[in-house]
Amino acid sequence: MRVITWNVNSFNVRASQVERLLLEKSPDILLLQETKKERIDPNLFKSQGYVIYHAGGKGRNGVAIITKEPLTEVRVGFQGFDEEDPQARERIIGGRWRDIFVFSIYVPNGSPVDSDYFYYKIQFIFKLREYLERYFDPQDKVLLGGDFNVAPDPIDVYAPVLLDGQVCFHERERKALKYLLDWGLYDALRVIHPNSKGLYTWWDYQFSAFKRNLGMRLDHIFITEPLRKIIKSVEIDLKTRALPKPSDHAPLIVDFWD
DNA sequence: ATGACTGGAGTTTCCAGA
Repeated sequence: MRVITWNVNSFNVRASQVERLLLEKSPDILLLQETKKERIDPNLFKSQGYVIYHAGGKGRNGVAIITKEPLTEVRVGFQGFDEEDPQARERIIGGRWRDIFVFSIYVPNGSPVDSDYFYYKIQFIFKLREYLERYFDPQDKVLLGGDFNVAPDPIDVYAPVLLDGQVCFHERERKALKYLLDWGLYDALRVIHPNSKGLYTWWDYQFSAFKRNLGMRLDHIFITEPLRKIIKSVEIDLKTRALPKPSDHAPLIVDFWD
């Protein structure tokens, strides 16, 4: 089984790159973030053998799950848990794929540090844990993929001293993310590459950041123990980030033994 | 030189992204 997560930074602009990814990598599940669309035709990639589940809004946010096999129990936002959250319906979509519950998640950016929006980001991550606590057990097969907008550790950013305290690498964000993982989640990339440096999924469009590998690891696939045991390989798809008109994020690919 | 990039909304400039 192959799962890919990718922040596309506009589905409209990246639609042909999404199609290319489906054809070249043939994922069973593709999780997208920042579609920046209100609606996507569920059958857009029908001829490639895929169906699209999407939850979005006008111009911002937007998450999707693209699968070969249909999902059941599709959930949008903090359904049944916090219906009031103003943005969650554009930031979380989940559903059951075989015996695995998969989510595509776009955590708020939270800039600037210490703003109301920063605390909304921290709260959003806390709420994710409470949501998992309510509906799942760490022994269930659960996969959370997406743009979490937090680099977990110093080896996940190009300049840990310079970036310390800045958005996406602030101590409070990292503690919140750790609290989420402490429920019973493993960071798929670190299961396979526990100490590798320079592995990033986001690079600024400016400063020739990609060419110089000045990046951060903000996109993650988090899994529970039963899935950790069957991880086969993890790869960051730099080739897609190097295409003309790229997203500022690269796809993260995780393969599991069948 | 304190800049630099991209996308969307909806106007010709602003906001958000990270």
